Amino acid sequence: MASYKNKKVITIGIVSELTGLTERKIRYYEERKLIFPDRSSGGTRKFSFHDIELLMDIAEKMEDGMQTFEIRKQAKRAETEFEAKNRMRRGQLNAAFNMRKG
Amino acid sequence: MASYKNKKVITIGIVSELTGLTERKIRYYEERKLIFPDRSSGGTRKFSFHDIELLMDIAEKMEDGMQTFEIRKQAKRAETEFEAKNRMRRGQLNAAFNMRKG
DNA sequence: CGTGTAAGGAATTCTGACACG
DNA sequence: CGTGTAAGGAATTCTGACACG
Repeated sequence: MASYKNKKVITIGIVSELTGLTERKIRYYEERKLIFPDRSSGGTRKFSFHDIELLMDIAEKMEDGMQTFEIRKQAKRAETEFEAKNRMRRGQLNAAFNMRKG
Repeated sequence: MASYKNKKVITIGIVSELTGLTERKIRYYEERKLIFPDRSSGGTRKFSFHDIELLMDIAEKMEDGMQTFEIRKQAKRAETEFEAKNRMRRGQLNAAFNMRKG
C-alpha cells in the first residue's frame, strides 16, 4: 500500500521540473517545515511523489496569498484531526470486539 | 493509471541502493538493452519504479546463469505476445461492435 | 561475457550570505 | 516574508578504457 507514492527517491532538480517550482522555493518550504525530504548519506535531498503533490498544494496556497506559517498551521490541524479520527475508530473497533467477547 | 510506477525520476545511485546492484551492472544492462532509462538534459540517467522491478527480475535471472542476450530475447518475446493479445482483443471488440451496429 | 576499478571531467546539489522589499 | 543570485565546495554521475577470465 502506498508503496511508490511515499518512497523518498527523487532529487530536487526533478522535483523542480515536475512542480514548476524553483529549487530555492523548495528548499525554503523545507526550512519552514512544510515538507520533510530525506537525505542521502552525502546530504542530497530525496523527495517522494507525495511530497511533490504536497508542493503543488503549497504552491497553490502561496499563490492565493497564504503565508508559510498559515499553511503549516493548516497542515498540523489536518493531521491532528486525522489522528483523532483514527483513535476514535480504534476505540469503536475495540468496543465491538469486547461486546462479542463479553 | 500507472502514474507513479512509470515516471522516470530516479537517479542511478538510488536505483543501486534499492536493487542492491552496482552502478556498473545497471549501466551494463542498459548497454545490453535490458532497460531504457531516460536522460536529463545534462545526461544523467533517470529510472522509474518499473525499471527497478525489471532490474530485480534481471538480477534473479543473471544469478540463475542466464545471459543478457537470453534475457533480452525473453523480454522481446513476452512483449510480442502481449501486443498480439491486444490486437486480438481489439479485433473482438470491433466485431462485437459491428454485430450490434448490424 | 560480465564486472571491477582508477581517471578525468561534467552535471547536480549543498550551505550561508547578501539583496530587495 | 519570500525569493533571486553569485560563490565555493562537495557529492553524484558520466564515459572510455584496462583488467580478468
